[in-house]
Parts: sequence; C-alpha cells; structure tokens
Amino acid sequence: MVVVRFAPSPTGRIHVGNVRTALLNWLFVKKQNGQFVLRIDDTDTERSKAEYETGIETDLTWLGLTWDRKENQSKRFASYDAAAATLKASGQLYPCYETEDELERRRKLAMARGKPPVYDRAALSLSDDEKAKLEAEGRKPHWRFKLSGKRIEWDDLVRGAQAIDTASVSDPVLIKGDGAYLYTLPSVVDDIDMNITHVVRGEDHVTNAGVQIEIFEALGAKAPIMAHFPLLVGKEGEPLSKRLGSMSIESLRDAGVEPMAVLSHLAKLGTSDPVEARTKLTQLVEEFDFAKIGRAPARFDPDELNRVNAQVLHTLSYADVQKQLADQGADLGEAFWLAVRGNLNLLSGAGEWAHIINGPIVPVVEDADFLAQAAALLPAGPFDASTWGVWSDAVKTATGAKGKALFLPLRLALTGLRHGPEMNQLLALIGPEKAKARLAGQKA
RNA sequence: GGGCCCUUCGUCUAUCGGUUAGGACGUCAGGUUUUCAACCUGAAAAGAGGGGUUCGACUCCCCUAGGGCCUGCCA
Repeated sequence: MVVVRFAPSPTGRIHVGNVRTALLNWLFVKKQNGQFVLRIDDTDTERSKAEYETGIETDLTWLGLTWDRKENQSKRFASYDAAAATLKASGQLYPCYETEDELERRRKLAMARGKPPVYDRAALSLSDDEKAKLEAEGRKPHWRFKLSGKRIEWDDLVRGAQAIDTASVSDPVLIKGDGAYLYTLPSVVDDIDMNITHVVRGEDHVTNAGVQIEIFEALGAKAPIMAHFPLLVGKEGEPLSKRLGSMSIESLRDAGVEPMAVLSHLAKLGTSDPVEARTKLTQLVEEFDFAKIGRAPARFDPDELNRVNAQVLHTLSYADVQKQLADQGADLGEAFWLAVRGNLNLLSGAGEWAHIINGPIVPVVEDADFLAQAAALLPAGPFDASTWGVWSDAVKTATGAKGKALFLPLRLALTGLRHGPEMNQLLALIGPEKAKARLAGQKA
C-alpha cells in the first residue's frame, strides 16, 4: 500500500507553501487508495507549541485534507536513540568537537578560496585520548553521519533521473551538542518505521534526498520513492517566504476565502492543467498526476486566488452553501442564491445582497417624478420572475425612457446600487411593499 | 564562490527535430441582459540573447543574461 506523510513542525501556522506540500501528498495518495500520515515534527521541544499543533489540524480539517494516522516525533525518541546507537556501532555516526564559531570560520575561509564549504572530517582522525581530553575540557560532541562519497542516484517522480555527489556535501550533523536530534535522522527513522513508500516534498530537499538515501541504507532499509516538486515563488518571482505572513491558511479563512479555491489554485498552479476552480476534492484527485507538474518555480499570485475563489462561488449549488448562508443570516432560499452568486467574490458578500433585499435600505432617487410614474404602474403582486419584464415594459411605454435611462434609475431606487444581479430576480425577491416604498424614496 | 534546477503569449502552461507554436486565466471586441455585474462567442498576444549541430531547432550542444533551490549544531 502507498503511504505518504506530511510533516509540519508546530512552530507556527501553516501557509500556502506548506499546504501545497500537504495537498500534493494527499491527492497522490488518494488516487492510489493509500494512507496519509500526519507527522508532527516536534523534536524541537523549545519551539514547538501545542497551540500550533492544533492550529495545523484545524487548518487541514478546514481544507478537507484528512489524515489516516497522526504521529508525534516527540513520542518517538526511543526509536531515534536505537537508530543512533546502530549507526555509532558501525562507525557511521562519529563525534565531532568543533564549535559553531570554528565551523563558521572554516566555511567562510573555504568559500573565500573558491572551494566548496565541505566539512573536512578532522574529527575522524581524533584519537581516543584526544577525544577524552576534549570531553574533560567540557566539550560536548555533536555527531555526524559519514557519507560514502559516492554518487547517489534515484529516479525522481517529478525531476526524472537524479544524481547527487555526496563527496561535495558535508557529513550531516544528526545529533547536536546538546543531544537534540536534527530533522534528518528522525525523518528517516520514521519513514522506515511508518512504511512510507513515497516522499513528496519541495525541491529544497533534493540534496537532503541524496544524504537521506545513504542513511536509509545504513539502517538497512530501502529508501522510499521520491518526488520533488518546484517551489512556489511570489508574483514577481521572488522567494515566497518574504510574504508568507499574509498567506497563512488562517488568514485566508478569516478573509472568507473558500477552501476549494485554495485547493484548486494550489493543485493546478505550476501544472499543465489550466488554473480553474473545482468544487470537489475528488475532481482534483482524479486529475492529479506527477507528470503534469512542471520543473520551473510556480508563481503564486493572490489575485489569482481571488479569481479562483469567485469562480468557485459562481458554481457552488444552493445545497453547498445553505448552511453557511444561514450562519450569516443570508439564507433567502435557492432563488436568492442562484440570482446572487454570480456577483460574489466572497461568500460573505451574500449578506449584503440579503440586506438589500430585506432592507431597510435608503433608495437612491435622482428623478422623483419618473419613479412616481413607475410606482403607479407597479402590478399588485405577488411578484415573480416575470413581473420585472412586464412592469419595465409598461414604464417604458408610459415615460418613453429606454435602455440605461430606464433601467438605472429603477435599479438605483430599488437596490441603492448601480450594479448587481438581474433585476427580474431581485424584484421578485424584494416584493411589492418594499418596491413601492423605495420608489417613493422611502427607507424600506 | 561551488553544486543542482529553470527561462514559450501579461500569467499558468502544451510541444518531447518538421505544428498556421495549442489550451486556460487575464486583456480587448462582439453578443445576451432593453443598464451593470455574471454569462456566451471571437480576437490580439510568446520561444531571454548569442553561437553551434542539422536538410530543418522552441525542441539537441556551448556561452551570456536572468531566476529558484542547496551549500546550518534550521526544517
């Protein structure tokens, strides 16, 4: 069975970049009838917060990205300890005593000389006596994984044949001087223990992939299949991180954006499919294919998201939104929704139209005589969708006004606005009493 | 500095040596709505620059320019 994971750290709320990773994993695994594991990467106990963990769950749930299983890395230290012990025993995890300052200095020096800043493995040649002496001085070792220096190759589902030369990469630190695990080892151990079959993530991890494949093998496991997709960049092609603050899922939800708009946009952006609204997650699942994902960074433009949001709204059925309309006191029935949805950019806008229909609103009167003539011609009621046509025709005959001169004054008087849904729908919903009052210039 | 990846209409992209370079959004025009919005139809709109290879290059190679990622005791 296909098993994927989404592994956010609970050090903040998730944003569009994170969600894209989650979504791509989710769409892929649903198409394969596999399992989606939500793995909370909370090994950093200092920065991880329970409130962010629940925040992540809230955001994913709002989007409809369900998980089959949830794990917390903070509960799995025993497994990491065991894996570290295995690697230490085989000599593949070795202690280093350089300070961060030293390493920083060496890196800068190497770069200044035009050399790649790769760790020189000086610690490997330390004798037991030297190590003992350093530890006696109070130095705490950090532990590095010894890379093979070979070319690591894999077939990436998005990028095709990949090769990374581990000779050009520093031996990764797996355990910090304070004993804390860095992301690398727990990630590999979890992937093994949780039978993760496919790792789907951003291309910022491709170098990691090479390193991690070696760790998988060092632990006697086979690395999962990898898929690294291009990252999102901003509208002008700048790294998205600069604007991430305003892109949190929480903020989008607060702004009234539809979950399916977020999902549609993120699923289609950077793929060969047109960026169009889908109203059901199942449609996105059906259409998902790694082969459709391009290799160039995809530009995320909030305006596009708003456009997709409007598109979602325009196709949502009454049943889809009835509950939400009721929540904002704007459930005026199916005819109302159908009349109004095409004019909405946000669902919250439905409330404004409900208010225009229910009143009281102040009509805009530019020519009271004209409106008085029109009011006199108003049918007795009740109103239906044909009332408007009959009535406006009568007004036209009586006054000689036509086109814009006929319609705009009536629209302004009846709705107070210059634009909106078709008047035949609106007039039927407004009804005879309010129509009459508004035409007379009265608040109603 | 080094490594990896990328560059086609304004935007997201198709093309995997021979196409009138296709689609979607946006834009513009027309239609519908006796107004507007929504909706429908149509049009304009592209291979970063320079060298090669080839009968032929968007497609393959090199250089230049531009962009992204990595190069952490971050994830």
